[in-house]
Amino acid sequence: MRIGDLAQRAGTTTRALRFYESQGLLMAQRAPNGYREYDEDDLRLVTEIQTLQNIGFSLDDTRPFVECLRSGHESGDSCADSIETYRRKLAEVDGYLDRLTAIRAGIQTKLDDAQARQQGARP
Amino acid sequence: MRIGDLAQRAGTTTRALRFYESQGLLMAQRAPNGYREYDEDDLRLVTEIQTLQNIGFSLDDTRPFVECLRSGHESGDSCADSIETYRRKLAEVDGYLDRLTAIRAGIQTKLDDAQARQQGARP
DNA sequence: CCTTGCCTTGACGCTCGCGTCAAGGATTAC
DNA sequence: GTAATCCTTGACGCGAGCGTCAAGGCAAGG
Repeated sequence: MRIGDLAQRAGTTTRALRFYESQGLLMAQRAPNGYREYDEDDLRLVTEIQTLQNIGFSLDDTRPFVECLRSGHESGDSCADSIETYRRKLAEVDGYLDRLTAIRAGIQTKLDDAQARQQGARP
Repeated sequence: MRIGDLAQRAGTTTRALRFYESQGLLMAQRAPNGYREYDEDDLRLVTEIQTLQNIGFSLDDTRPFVECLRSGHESGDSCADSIETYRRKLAEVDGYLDRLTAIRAGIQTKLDDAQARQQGARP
């Protein structure tokens, strides 16, 4: 299939697919006229990228999964690098959660203080 | 004091201060030679901006606090707009927390699944 | 007078993941 | 034949918050 078809089937745009290619994530066969040609494996690859993007992975983070798929594995996370990326991301997310929790507490405290002052100032 | 002094005392850079000015957050008097001149109130203003930035507020979010200070209030969160911004930010942070928690669970599940497959594949 | 170190404005660079023209070639539908 | 719809590469835009030159003015020390 051609790039427009793949984009439609994957629910994305041709621009995104070309961008993935520029990042070395997606390689296409070329037809004699220069058009990119994709197969079902490429669709699975794009789907994998999208799934990971949706859970906050950067494009670069999806690389191990994509290479895992390309090396013949049945799923993108059947390789050590992918597992390692999962772990790294988990730790990253935990860090964000800690920071956000602390920030939430800080804002809440500031809000409470400000309201207490407002109350105290009122006669 | 001049911009370099203010930057040093606030622990930031002259570039940041000029940027705040370009965003309408910080106004400076001008000396006859064109140099910016700041006073202690400006330092407090910059400090307020930094405090809010540290808890994830965008520069734009700090605007109500800055204007509250400039309108003569003793603290930046003594105005209704600031309180409202606190609330908005709290809700925003809660949204991030929800999303992150869901994402964390998703990654954990994927990791568990992948490891289970790895185990199952091993004889 | 010369150097050093402050200050001025202006403008481009950076990250990320594409969106959005632009200019042109290929294919398909009528 | 020709209009509409694909495809190609290339290049700029965006948003946030500055960093980093560039080119020059002003002030102070020796």
